[in-house]
Amino acid sequence: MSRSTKKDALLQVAERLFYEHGFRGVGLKQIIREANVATMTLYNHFPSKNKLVEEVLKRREERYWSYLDSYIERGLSSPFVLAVEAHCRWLKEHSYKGDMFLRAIEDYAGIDEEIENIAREHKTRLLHYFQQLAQENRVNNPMDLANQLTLLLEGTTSMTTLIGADKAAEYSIAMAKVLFQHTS
Amino acid sequence: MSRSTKKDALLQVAERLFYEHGFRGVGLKQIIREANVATMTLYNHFPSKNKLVEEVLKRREERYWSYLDSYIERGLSSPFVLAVEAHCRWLKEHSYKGDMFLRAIEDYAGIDEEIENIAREHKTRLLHYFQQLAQENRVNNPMDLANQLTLLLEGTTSMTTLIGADKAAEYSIAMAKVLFQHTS
DNA sequence: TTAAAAATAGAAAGGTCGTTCTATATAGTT
DNA sequence: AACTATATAGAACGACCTTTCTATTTTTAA
Repeated sequence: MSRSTKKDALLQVAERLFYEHGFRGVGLKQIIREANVATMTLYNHFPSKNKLVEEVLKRREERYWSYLDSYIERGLSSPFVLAVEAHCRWLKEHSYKGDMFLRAIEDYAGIDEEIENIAREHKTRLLHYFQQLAQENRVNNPMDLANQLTLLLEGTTSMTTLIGADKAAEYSIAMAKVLFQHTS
Repeated sequence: MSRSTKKDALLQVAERLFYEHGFRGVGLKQIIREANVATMTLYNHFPSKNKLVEEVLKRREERYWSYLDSYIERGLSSPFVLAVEAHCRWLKEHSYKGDMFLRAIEDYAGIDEEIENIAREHKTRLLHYFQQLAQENRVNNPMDLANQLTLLLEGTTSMTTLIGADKAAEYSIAMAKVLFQHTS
């Protein structure tokens, strides 16, 4: 098994476990065991647990955006509603239990600045995405709509933990339509 | 210093620290030190750390509802908007950094059933509150509105972590009004 | 005032954590 | 075939965790 597959296995297992049980809830021992890797192989690729967390977050962000992009470019309805739908599908498939980035902010604020920044950047990117979309569509107050849609997505993520992805998506999309209808 | 004040000090300090750094991020040693209490005093009142977590959650829930009730009964505008405003004020004053109950669900799901249940009950109570409010006000689909408002509040809580309580409240209340206007 | 109850400091047990170290084995390249 | 880079298992480290124990002091109430 080549170097890169070992590293990939570590990142994949770490992401799953961190998401499932939280960053502090998972020890390196468990990651190592489930990735079928030796301790020093992990430390060969990542200088510390926190650096592993960083790379997990970066990878997850990439996957999130490529997921969103590929969903949106194939869609027919309003780009706002599409983005909300795409996010809901992401939740259903990969994020049924809260948001990893928000979790990272809460866990590492005041502890590891680098991790906190990576997580916060993911959120500002979401805000910028909606803002740009609003500008392109000549919405009156792009910043307002962007913030409201981001708030909507954050709420959907939390609701998924409480009532499941399907119902959360239903309410979320209904709200997005009302909101969009009201501003356009 | 009487028995009950020691217990209160422990609960108060524990709530602050758990909220600030997460349940796993705070050790009993720190709680004991900041509450000016001996180790055995803590174990005299709480049989374990998890039981302490339980009581902290119960106390926080009581405070949340009495805060909401006292805010709402003095209000003049629509009870839905009032509830959202009250929640926003609670966020600004006591919950600027994510939601403790959601956090408890994520941290203790599959680990401590009792804690998970207490946290989940808090959320279903919120849903029932809105549902009853919707029924009293003869809304067409009470369950739908209740879920949408709960989603809105959850989103506001997350947004508070990202952009601060004031701006989050602004967007949240604007959305609540649109939503309410649309259903009534 | 005296007896019971509660709180005290601090050590100790038993565990897990992240990280480092050692010494051996495996793979890939020339 | 030999050399270099990587991966291996597993021990060891010091720090921290929750929980228990001990022995002493303080508070409460009859």
